[in-house]
Amino acid sequence: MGITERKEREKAEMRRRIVDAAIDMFVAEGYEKVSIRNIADKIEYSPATIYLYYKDKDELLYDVQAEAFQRLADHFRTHVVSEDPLERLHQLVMSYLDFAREYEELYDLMFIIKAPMNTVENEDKWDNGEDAFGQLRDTVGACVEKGLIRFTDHMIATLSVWAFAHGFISLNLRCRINIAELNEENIPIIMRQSVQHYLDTIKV
Amino acid sequence: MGITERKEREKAEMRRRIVDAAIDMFVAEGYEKVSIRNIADKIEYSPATIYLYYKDKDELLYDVQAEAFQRLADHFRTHVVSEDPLERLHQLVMSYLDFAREYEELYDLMFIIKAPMNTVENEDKWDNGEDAFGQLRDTVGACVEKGLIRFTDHMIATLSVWAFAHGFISLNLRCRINIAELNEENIPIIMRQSVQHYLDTIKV
DNA sequence: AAATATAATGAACACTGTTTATTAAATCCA
DNA sequence: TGGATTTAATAAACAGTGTTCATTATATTT
Repeated sequence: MGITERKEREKAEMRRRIVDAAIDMFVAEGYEKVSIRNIADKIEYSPATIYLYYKDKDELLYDVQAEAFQRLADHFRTHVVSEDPLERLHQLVMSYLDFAREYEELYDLMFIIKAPMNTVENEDKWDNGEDAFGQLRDTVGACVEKGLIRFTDHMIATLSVWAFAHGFISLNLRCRINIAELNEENIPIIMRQSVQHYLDTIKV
Repeated sequence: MGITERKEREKAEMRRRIVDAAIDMFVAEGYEKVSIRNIADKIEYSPATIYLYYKDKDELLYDVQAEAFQRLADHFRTHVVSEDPLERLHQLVMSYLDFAREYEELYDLMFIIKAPMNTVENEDKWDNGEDAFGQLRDTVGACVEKGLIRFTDHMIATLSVWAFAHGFISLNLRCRINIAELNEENIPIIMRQSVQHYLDTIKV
């Protein structure tokens, strides 16, 4: 009975088509401009059809987010290559900044906007970020373990590094850093200097 | 000719009424649930009337934001009272965390959501945050000046402290810190510990 | 080939921000 | 004071949103 298998495959293909269209539009035009109708237009189906494959927009965004987190994890795997833990940490944080700058709209979806993370309530809730976060945790963990940075608690160390980078990125993405009377060209420089300074400061 | 003056006063009063209604609804129900129609309902006017006093929703949100920033500045003035620069810095950062927790939706409007800061393009663009930011800058500045923290550049120091706190707050507000397999009760504790650790780390 | 199950859709609902033509009220001027 | 004029408020509409549902078209099964 290969029909049910084929149907399942077709269903998966359709979901892929929807997610691909959605993520393309996100990267190109940003969260605000992506509507169900736009996506439906792009894949040449009626808006109602999307609701045969996703129960609502949040469920779709959840898949888009999963894809985005996978790309971040891949980004890390490509750029975090050193054997030295401190060097690895440096590469990881800097490639995090790079990712945020290259894919602003994905970063937005992953870490800033409200939907869908706080609405989706299934058991494997955080599988999305697990991979990328795991790499951060392992890298920071190695530094703590070997006494290379001024932390004793793994979680505090990991969250601190993440929060520091995210704080700069999100204040910048939302144009709040400008409150400090900085012009736009200076911001990336100041950001890198600040992150560099932070990494220097936490070194033993 | 007191009529034009009275008219101006009435216009200002109407704007106040609109902003007050809006900010009340923000605090109570959050950004998502506040629509022009809701505000109009609350002040018992037609939606179209609001457009006689604000050219669009962004312009209204800008005023709401200004009010929110003023409240943060007042919050600082109340809680940042020590003469010792390091103690002041501690009080400021901790009261920032408090403010974010007590007025989540205001914090959202001020630092996280997209509108209206990146759309409003008038000259006195950042007057909104100037007061609160000024207090942060002065406090951090005093610490740098007296060689109490491991920074030489004032701006880097100020932005670093801010970004660190904001990073934790916003990751928490958007439920991203949960990626680290933490349950909700632990997060405020971990946040305070991390911030405390950070302030300890930057001390000379 | 007819009956049944599945897939896709057009049209509608309730909402959003915003604009415009119309009505009501206040002010001005003779 | 009474009529003309300016100002204020609104109802209704437009184009957009997410979402649902009855209806139609297409596969699959018998």
